[in-house]
Amino acid sequence: MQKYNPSEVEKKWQEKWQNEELYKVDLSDSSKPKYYNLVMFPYPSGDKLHVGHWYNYAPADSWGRYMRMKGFHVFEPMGFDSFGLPAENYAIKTGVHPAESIAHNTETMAKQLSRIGVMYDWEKSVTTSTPEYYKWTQWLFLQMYNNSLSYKKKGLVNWCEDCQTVLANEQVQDGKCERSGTDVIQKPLEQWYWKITDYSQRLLDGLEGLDWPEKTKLMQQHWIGRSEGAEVEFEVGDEKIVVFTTRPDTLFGATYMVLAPEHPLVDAIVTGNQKDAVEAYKNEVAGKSELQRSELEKDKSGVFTGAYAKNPINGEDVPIWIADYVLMSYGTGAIMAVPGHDERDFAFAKKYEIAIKEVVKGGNVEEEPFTEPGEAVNSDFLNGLKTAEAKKKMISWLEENGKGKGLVNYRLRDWLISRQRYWGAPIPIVYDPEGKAHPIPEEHLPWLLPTDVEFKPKGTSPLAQSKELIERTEKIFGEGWRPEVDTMDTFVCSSFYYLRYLAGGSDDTFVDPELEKEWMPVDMYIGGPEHACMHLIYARFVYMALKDFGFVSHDEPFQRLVHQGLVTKDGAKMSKSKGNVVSPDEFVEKYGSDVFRMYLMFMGPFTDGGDWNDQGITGIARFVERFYGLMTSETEVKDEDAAMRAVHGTIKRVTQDIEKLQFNTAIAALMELTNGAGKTGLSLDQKKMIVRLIAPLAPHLAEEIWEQLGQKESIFNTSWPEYNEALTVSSTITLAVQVNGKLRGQVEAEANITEDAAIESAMQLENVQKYLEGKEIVKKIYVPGKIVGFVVK
RNA sequence: GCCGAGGUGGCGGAACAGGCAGACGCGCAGGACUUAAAAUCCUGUAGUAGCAAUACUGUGCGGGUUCGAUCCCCGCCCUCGGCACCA
Repeated sequence: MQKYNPSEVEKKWQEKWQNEELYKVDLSDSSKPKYYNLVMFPYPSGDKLHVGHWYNYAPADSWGRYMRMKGFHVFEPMGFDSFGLPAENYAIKTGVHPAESIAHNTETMAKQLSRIGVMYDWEKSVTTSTPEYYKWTQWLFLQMYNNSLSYKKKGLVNWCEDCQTVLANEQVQDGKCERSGTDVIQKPLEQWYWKITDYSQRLLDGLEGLDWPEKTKLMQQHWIGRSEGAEVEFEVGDEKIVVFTTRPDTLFGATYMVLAPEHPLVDAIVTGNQKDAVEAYKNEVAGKSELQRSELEKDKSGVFTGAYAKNPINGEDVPIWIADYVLMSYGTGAIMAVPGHDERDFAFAKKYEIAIKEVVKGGNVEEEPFTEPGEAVNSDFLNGLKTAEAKKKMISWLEENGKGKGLVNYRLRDWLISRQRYWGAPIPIVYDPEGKAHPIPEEHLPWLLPTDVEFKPKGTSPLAQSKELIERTEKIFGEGWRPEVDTMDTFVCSSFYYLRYLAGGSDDTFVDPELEKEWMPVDMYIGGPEHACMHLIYARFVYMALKDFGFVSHDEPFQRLVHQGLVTKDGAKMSKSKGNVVSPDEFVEKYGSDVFRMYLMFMGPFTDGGDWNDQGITGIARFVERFYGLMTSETEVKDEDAAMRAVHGTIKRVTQDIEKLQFNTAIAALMELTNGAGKTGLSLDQKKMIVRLIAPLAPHLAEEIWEQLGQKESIFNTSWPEYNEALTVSSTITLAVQVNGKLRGQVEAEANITEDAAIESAMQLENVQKYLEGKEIVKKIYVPGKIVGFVVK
């Protein structure tokens, strides 16, 4: 028996695959059904690939190989998401220009990825920081601009002091910066936004038809946050305050109003004697971060403005307060407060001794707020109506009397895409001498990122220092014209890369319309769950917008989505700063890529991840050695029927397990087969079926055995073995025999045994007799192939 | 606080759709080979009692439905992920 030499064999096949261009895909070939197998592209950091990368890419590749053998035309591209802070921070530290380090890193990373033995078609790769790519990032901006989905607005924005830039809402997690973990503060700045809110409903509706984890859909639903209700207008002298409410039925119970401290009407309505108190409160709130504000959640605070508004339904005067429990960023920044039927309003009203009025029957509003639906009371024409009915009737009244209307409100905010950083795609905008913004005509794209700047950010974009950029701007547009100096959020770059893979290798078209029609949507998209409310929502929005602009043809970009699990070390996420990053190198060198990849897949279900531990890797190494020995040595067929049944049973199990991405049990099935094959022996034809089963999981090993079995063509150009259902079960079965639900014995029988015969032979068992003796059998149970049961009294 | 997922041997994890809990692997114990070790192979391995046949207990905790529950129902506890004053 010859020994398996992984490093030699893997090198041999990787070279062969490359020389024969086995993984080069002709996108225009439609002789087979297409399958777009996509994995989220990585950031090309200077560090080596770690276990987490392998855990992500190797199984994703195994899936692609399986689909290829199933007869699909599989496209498996790979690229690099190379704009962004790590390269820029590295440049600040070392002085090396990001373009230089990125070029170096992408090259080494591609090499490391190839060591896994993945079937990427590198010819169609993209790198987002190259002018050939960001030209299209800028083109996308122009499309958004020309279609009124891009606008500039001044307002309070999220600011990360550590990253020295603004952040989108999605990039603030738990009040902290998603990247650096620094507390996010609010700053008033003028910034560029994309109108993702125009797509709120479509983003919500589209989820329904997607084969995505329910959890991810739910997270997006929650993020978009649809709520149905009404807008109601309250008059304050000559001014109007508009509020949004989901409970228009409680309008009769609105005993006060609250404006967010930042609300623009506050200064207009505040009365003389309350001015100082209001001003002091506003300053106090402005000094708090989002995090501090939410920490003080329990203890509500606020100040009376001295002004009163008129409740449109009954003409009563209601006092207007300001309080930071009302957020400027949601609804209209103002609420009608119904303390009898809302927890927050109740707590506030109790603290400041404001009247509480019951308008829905069912609780005791003096003691606690009643927030459930119920029957309207003290509400004039609504009295006696159930909440749902009362809502409808109130909305009709508001609309008839011009005091408001039914309205759907969303939690989703527009996407802030400006960044005050160097290493990103420049926003293709210039300002005329009056300061008015103009889009840069498409012919000037790519609008190059200047190089004559200091990288270190000082709160304004580094691009502002570039002489070259200003000269360029004046030369093209005229004296006194100034360039926009902010760059775009890197999530813009990654919102369309899956389309650039389909550009047919051209830098002159955004995407080939024919190829887009054929290859989109992505059939399988694999990536981390952390992108649920960032990349995955942006990409859907951009794709939908592009459809409206006429550049793409489907409704959604990613048909099926799977999140790989997270691999931790000692329970913590691997990171350089924690120093717990595990490198695959020593394992790959010792055992080979196939063993390492299979070990990762054998750890547990792909979607679970787990804590890294190298203890079990020897088990896979042993298995590979035994498998190789078994397949490449002469074996005598001892039990033809048993061997055939074992092989067909294994084909079925492996096929079904891989379909569910449960590689762990697929490997277990192959181990069982290997363990049993010593007894039964295997024919050459049977071996050829088994090798194909392991091919997606251990591609080099499979190719090597395939060749040794006398095959000339790559195993990945052969088809997946089929099983014969009749042969997937053993010819004999073991029935468990239970008395009153307790296991009392076993019966060996032919698989086709009749119910009567099974019960008869079960009754003969000595141990069963013991429990039946002197008892009356009240029920006999037979579950074919599994159980014979007796119920006795 | 709200939403979601989960809790199974010493460890990673199996178990179609209510039907033999613990597949497969690691580890561990014993044995074979070896001067010895490593590697490899064989046997055993949830707990308790027993030489054994076997019996009892056992899938976070407490109840329930059922001939039979890791699986279904009710009430808790814990862990993880997300959202967090969303009107």
